[in-house]
Amino acid sequence: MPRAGLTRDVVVAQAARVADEVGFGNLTLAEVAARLGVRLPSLYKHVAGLDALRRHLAAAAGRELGAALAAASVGRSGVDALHAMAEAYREFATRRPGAYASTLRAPDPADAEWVAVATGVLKVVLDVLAGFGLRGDDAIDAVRGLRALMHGFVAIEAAGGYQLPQDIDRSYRRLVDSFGQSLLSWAADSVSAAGIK
Amino acid sequence: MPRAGLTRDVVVAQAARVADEVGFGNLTLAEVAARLGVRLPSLYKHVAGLDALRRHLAAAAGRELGAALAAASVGRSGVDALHAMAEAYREFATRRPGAYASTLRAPDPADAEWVAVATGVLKVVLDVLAGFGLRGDDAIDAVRGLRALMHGFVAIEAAGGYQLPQDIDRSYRRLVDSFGQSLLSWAADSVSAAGIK
DNA sequence: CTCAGAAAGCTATTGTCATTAGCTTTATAG
DNA sequence: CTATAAAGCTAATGACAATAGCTTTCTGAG
Repeated sequence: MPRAGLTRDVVVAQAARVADEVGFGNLTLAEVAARLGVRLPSLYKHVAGLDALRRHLAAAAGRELGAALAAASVGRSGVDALHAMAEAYREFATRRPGAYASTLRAPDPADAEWVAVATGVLKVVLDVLAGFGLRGDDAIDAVRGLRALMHGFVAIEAAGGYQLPQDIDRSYRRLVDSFGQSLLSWAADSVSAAGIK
Repeated sequence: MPRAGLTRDVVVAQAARVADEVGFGNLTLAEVAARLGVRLPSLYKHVAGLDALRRHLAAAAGRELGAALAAASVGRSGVDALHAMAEAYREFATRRPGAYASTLRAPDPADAEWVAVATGVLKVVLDVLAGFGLRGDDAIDAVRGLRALMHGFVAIEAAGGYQLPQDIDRSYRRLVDSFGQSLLSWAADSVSAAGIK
């Protein structure tokens, strides 16, 4: 009985592939074990169970997502950076549906690894939005709105919700653009309000 | 052994309660049967299995959602109707998390009941957006964007994604308002473009 | 080079759940 | 009153997750 040479990372990476193929909700230890050429209980030497595997997958996927967003927006700013990041976000969600879905689970504040990853992703988004000159509540609302728009769009798209024949890429770009225009006007209002003071 | 007096509707209604309590993803026939005081296989006299139960739940929840949106927006128009509908949407998702989650599954084009429900909900939204005078691609983009914004927001909220202490209600209202302003400007552009022709 | 112990992987077992088959009892139509 | 369809049941099967405890492999200290 030769060793399979598993590590936690190998198991999580295989889980990501399974999730991408069959959906995050249909991820099973049985399928992961089968693909690794190993019996199901052997996985418990590397992960504490199905739920733990899901959490590790979420962390790994979050890191990937953050890296993709950062790579897309580096060297750009303002509306340009916003579009690049939004495009990378949707591309990741489309290309890695299982990994993407894993990132949506309620973050456990006790899980330090996950908190670090989530903070990292948030930072990338905040950096992009910083170029719009938003402060305080404006910045918070902008992050919340951008995440809602991007996630909502890709989630509905993944669920097969956009049935009409109109070009989906075009709709997405336009919505992101419109959101960017809103941010510009928020920033302008904020400046003029400060000036009035 | 007295009869339990089940019907499909009773089973689906109980399933909705279970889903709201434990989450749509954790809905089981076993729990539904237990609450109805019946053995698990008995449910098969009324629904064809877990997957069929999920579909029936989706249809019932979709009807409820459509009715809630229609009730909220009746007698209003424009930005006013938009706010009322968005508020009702989020209220439904918050109050009935399991039922709401069930509506997101990909609609099976072969399921006539489901298609009818989905069409009904879409009609309500289109009616609200009609007040903005949008046509063609503008109208399509508006529906897609509104659904993305509302769903994305409530999904992230439900997943515990909005950790910061800032008022979430306020953020939501502001984002909806901002989206409404975008729609107004789309309509204005469209009118002026038509005028230029 | 050797061997002790930690780590990896295994078999066996239990428990939950979905599903199907086929039985019994209840209700009801005629 | 009775034939029958429907409601609910028990029993059995199969997929998974999880735990216990065994065996084998690797590694590193002497």
